[in-house]
Amino acid sequence: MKVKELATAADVTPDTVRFYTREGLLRPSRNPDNNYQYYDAEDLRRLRFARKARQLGFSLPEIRQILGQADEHHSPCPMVRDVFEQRLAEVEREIAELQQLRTRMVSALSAWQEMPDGTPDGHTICRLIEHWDDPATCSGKEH
Amino acid sequence: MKVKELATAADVTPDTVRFYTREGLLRPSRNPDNNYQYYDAEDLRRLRFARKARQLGFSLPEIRQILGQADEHHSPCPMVRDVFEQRLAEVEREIAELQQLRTRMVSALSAWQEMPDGTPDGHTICRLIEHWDDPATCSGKEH
DNA sequence: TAAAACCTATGACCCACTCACAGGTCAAAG
DNA sequence: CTTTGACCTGTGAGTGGGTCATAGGTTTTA
Repeated sequence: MKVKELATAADVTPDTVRFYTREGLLRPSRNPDNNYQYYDAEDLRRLRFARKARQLGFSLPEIRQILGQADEHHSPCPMVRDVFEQRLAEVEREIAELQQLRTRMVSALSAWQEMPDGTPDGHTICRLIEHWDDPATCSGKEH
Repeated sequence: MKVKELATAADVTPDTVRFYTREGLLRPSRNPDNNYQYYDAEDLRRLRFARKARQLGFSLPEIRQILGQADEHHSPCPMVRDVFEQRLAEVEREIAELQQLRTRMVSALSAWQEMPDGTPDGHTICRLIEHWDDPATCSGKEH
């Protein structure tokens, strides 16, 4: 298979196939005549695997590591379980953060309903933002 | 004020001050003797404004635009209200996406409890991932 | 006078692609 | 046989919002 055929088979763009190849996730053979890359069924398996793993939240370095384990005939499953639980915790943290942001935004919006627009006077830029009290000022940094 | 003084006053790192200066959000004067940058109370106001706006979800280009409006003595408030509502919608979309991901992850985890680890055999890499059915395959792309 | 703490500019790095550019190759149609 | 169009190649830049490193120059403190 050439690049576009593989891309179509895995429902990604040819750019993604080339990118994954550069990143070492796929190992096509080369035709010395025209320097084209040719992929086989194993590459398709790897690509599909990589896409599923991405949807589950794995990063490319993690996927590369998983594939590397499999290449050496070690079961990657324990690592998969491990990394996955960390990722889940991270996702839950991100959700909590965004919900906090959303709360801040909604409360700002409702406070703004009663505030008139002002013209910058050298002391204020936009009261809407400057006179907004951050409810999370005391919370720690994250990520 | 020099870089670090301003940074301390606004509770950011000196790197951030320098970065915002490069980005044109702050306009310090220069001492021609040593090429140091000196900031005034107006810069501190701008920096604090920028940080509050960032916490509310505004991007740096948006903040630059708001500051630019204020510099020309136009009220940036209508723009602020406008951009803000779009950002809120975006945040809500991101939350929904992450919650969908979380749902996928949780269901995968519970399905995995009954699955044994396997060794790669040339046909599978990791059953956990390969035998997982994506519940969102039919939904459209986003962002 | 020497060390510590500050300042400068520039560029790489993070993430996972995506897009653009310039040029080479190949199939089918005229 | 030639043209057209679809494909292929590698490289490099762009996304966002900083952060960190490098290699130097300056100022303050002991």
